[in-house]
Order: sequence, then C-alpha cells, then structure tokens
Amino acid sequence: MMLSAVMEDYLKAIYVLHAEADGNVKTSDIATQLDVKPPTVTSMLKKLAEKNLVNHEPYQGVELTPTGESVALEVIRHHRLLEAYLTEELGYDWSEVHDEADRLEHHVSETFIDRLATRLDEPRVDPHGDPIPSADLDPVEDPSGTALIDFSVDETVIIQRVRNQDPEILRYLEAHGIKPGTRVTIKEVTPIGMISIQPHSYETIVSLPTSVARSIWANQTGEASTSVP
Amino acid sequence: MMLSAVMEDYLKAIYVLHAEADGNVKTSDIATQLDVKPPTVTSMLKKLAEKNLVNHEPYQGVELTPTGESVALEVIRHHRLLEAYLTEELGYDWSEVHDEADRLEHHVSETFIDRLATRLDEPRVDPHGDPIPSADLDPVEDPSGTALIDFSVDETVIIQRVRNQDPEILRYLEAHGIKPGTRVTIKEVTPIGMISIQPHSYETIVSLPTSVARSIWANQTGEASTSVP
DNA sequence: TGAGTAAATTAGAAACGCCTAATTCTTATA
DNA sequence: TATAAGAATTAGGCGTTTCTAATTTACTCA
Ligand SMILES: [Mn+2]
Ligand SMILES: [Mn+2]
Ligand SMILES: [Mn+2]
Ligand SMILES: [Mn+2]
Repeated sequence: MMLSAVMEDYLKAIYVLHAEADGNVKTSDIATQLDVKPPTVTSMLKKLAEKNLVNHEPYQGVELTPTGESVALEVIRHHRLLEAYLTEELGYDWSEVHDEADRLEHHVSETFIDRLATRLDEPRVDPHGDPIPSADLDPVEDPSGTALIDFSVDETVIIQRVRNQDPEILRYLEAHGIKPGTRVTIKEVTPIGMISIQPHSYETIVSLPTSVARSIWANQTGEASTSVP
Repeated sequence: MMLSAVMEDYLKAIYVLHAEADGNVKTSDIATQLDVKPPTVTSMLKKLAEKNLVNHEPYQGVELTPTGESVALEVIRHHRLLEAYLTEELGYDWSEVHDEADRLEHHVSETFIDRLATRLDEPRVDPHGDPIPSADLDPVEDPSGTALIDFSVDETVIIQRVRNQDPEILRYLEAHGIKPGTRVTIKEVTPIGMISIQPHSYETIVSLPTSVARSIWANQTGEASTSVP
C-alpha cells in the first residue's frame, strides 16, 4: 500500500486519539491533533475510507480498520525507534527528538528501521517511556500506568512514562531529576493544583502543576506493565 | 527559505548536470535526470526563477544563482553524509545507499546533519568517492579524475571514485575487488570496447565494458586531487 | 417535542507537481 | 537564406491537500 506522509499522519493521529480517549474518534479531535480545519479532515477521511483504512460513519466518528491499525503501528514503531536512536547514538536530548522523528518516520525504509532496531538491540521503549511496537506489529496494547497525581503522600515510585512533548517542560523535568527510570517520593498534594515530589537523584523537592503531574506515569517497578487483551 | 523536496531535487539536478557537462543546462537534460516530461521542467524553472534560485533564459537553458547553488550544495552534503553514515554505521552496502539517501536528504534537520558529521569525524568523501561539501558550503569543486579507460596497459592506479549508481553494477564491482581505495593494474584495452584489469585484492583478471570503465576514476595516489578555481 | 446550538459535511477555490497536445522558437543544412 | 527538424514553451487539465463560507445533521434542554 503506497500512502502519502499526510495519510500516515492521519492514521497515527486516529490511533493515538482512540487509545487515549476511547470510543469513536471525532473529526474535530483529529483537526486539533494535526492542526488543520475540520473540512480538511472530512475530505481525508473519505479518501482513507475509500482505501479501507478507516470506517467512517458520517457524523458519528471514525475507527481504524485492521489494515489502518497496522499502518499506524508501523508509523509509531518508526517514530519511537528513531527517537531512541537519536538520543542513544546522536546525542539528542529527549526534548529534541519528537519533531525530527515526526518527519523522518515517513521517509525511512523498512531496511533502515530493521537495522536501527538491531543496532539498538530491539529496545522496548523510547526515551519518553512509550512502548515500541514489535516488527510484526502485534496488537500490543499501551502499558497501563498510574499518573503521579494518583499516588498518596510518602509513596515512593519509579517514573515509567512521560506523556508530554513540550520541549521546555521536558528540559525542566530532566534538569530536576525526573525522567523514565528515576525514583521519586510523593511529598505533598495541595488543594490548589500542585504536587510536590522528591526525586532521589536530585537534592531538593520539586513542585509540579497537576496538569503536568497527570502526564507523568509511574509504578513500583519501573516496568511497562502491559494490559494484555 | 522554505523549499519543497521536489524543488531541492531540481536544484541538485541542475548543479550535477552543470558540473558534468558544462555550459548552460538544458530543459531536456533535467527532464531525463528527474524522470519527468519537459513541460514539467519548464513550469518548475519558472517557479525557481521567481524565487531567485535560477536564471532562466527561455530557450537558452538555465543556471543556478549563488543562492540556488548553496541550496544544491547543502542537499548534496546531506546526501553524501547520509550515504557515508549508512555504510559505516548501519551496515549498508554501497549499492544500497543511494535511494535511501535520496529521500532522507530532504527531511533531516541541520542539527541531525551536524551531529552525523561529527560522529563520522567530518568525512571528506562518500562511499562512492564523491566529495562531501563542507558545512560552510564553500565553492569547492569536484575533484578532477582520470577515467580508468584513459590509462595505458601495465599502469597501476588506485580507484578514486565510481560514478555509477546502478546497484547491480556496484555489487559486481565490489565482488571483484573494485571500489574506492583499491589498487588495480591495467592489463588490456581491446578495440571492441572492453578493458581488462587486475585488482590487487582479487585473484583473477576482471573485464569491464568501456561504458563502465569510463565511470571509474583513478589516479596514482588515491587522493581526491581538487581542481581549485 | 421542538428550537437552538454545536459539530460535521458540502461547495467552491487555491497552490503544487505532474501530464498530453498544440504551438512557438532555434538552429542546422540544403 | 529558406525550410524542416527538434527543442522548449504554452495551454489546458488532473489528483492532492489545504482553506473559507454555506449548509446540513445531531443532540440538548426548555
Ligand atoms: Mn509524522
Ligand atoms: Mn516518544
Ligand atoms: Mn532527493
Ligand atoms: Mn554517492
């Protein structure tokens, strides 16, 4: 199947939106995600439906077909392997990798990706803790995680995943000892939308707005505990 | 300057055609190089002239402006650094790198290229022996080389550059001990369009059609002897 | 249950990069 | 130097991806 980079981005967006807010994905959600206007989405959905990559019930939302999901998983595999490669081999910071991977994901060959995966020793997660789909694109589900904000004071947990692509926020978090694999203790949860934590690799206590704390997932082991179907 | 991948390919094609057959570049040459029809070239030349990237005298051919030449050199730098990287770090064969680099050259950032160059220790040539423009895009000229076919019988020379992108031919040459850096002795030049050479790293004599021998450049040192303006 | 509103779709247009067919220009040669 | 061949350009059109403006549909709540 010969798809344009733009079509691949639509399929990836639909996959991501479906995973994080289940039920059918709405036209306006896709428009927001891809920074285009809703009529643009409608016309693209028609083309994708034509190619049997999505099922589109007008006015009722859209879902990926099995084929569409495979394409999305492949693009996500490219994206996350590229991110892992950029940090591990080219000295990129985890705040810099997203935009580069978002372009390259559409232009690297299967050969390139296979050799990258081999060279990196088949990594299972990217620098943000996001799981990397396997080469056979198994229907692996995203790991279930608990947001930092849902732990109690005095609990000690290991950061597992940071679901945020804002470079400034990522740089701030890293500078304060917060990234996948680091251990932190919850110190205080305020009623005014702030959470204070003690990263073990960092001297002082760090305060985060709940909006940010909601995007940081953690658990007791640091492992990605997959919710197998 | 925000240029499309297609525009970059036109500028690169004009640069390459100008270098290998001097004088103004013709519409039909570009059409052949990029595998499009002449009217497509004409309409693109208008757009490039509009952006001051080329000077186009209708019916008289086209030339790059200084700006256009800079863009072309940048794309060529991307292409050749990517080729070097693919062979040196990802285990690609020199017959496989061209197509991959031809796509990626338009989608990698300056940051990516800078880090690649640093990691490879600022290589000066790519796997085919083609010179890599420096980061400041100096007006470096292509090295002057002597085609294998222009040496005399019994001369021993070092292969410097192989100006051929056909994967089958490249695989054949490598399998028979012919690639940049290898030493060969000219054994026979036949009147029927064949040249026989003895690669020093290979047991038996290899015969090549003159069309292929013309694309293989060699000299006594193996160095790229630049013809400085 | 019947507005009224918010979301989605349709209509129409533009920029891009490509094509074929028709026309115009250049140049070589008779 | 006139003409004919060949090269290049113009004319007109198509598919892609985007937009704004107009219209249609679905859903909420009075
Ligand atoms: Mn993308
Ligand atoms: Mn990521
Ligand atoms: Mn290219
Ligand atoms: Mn090369």
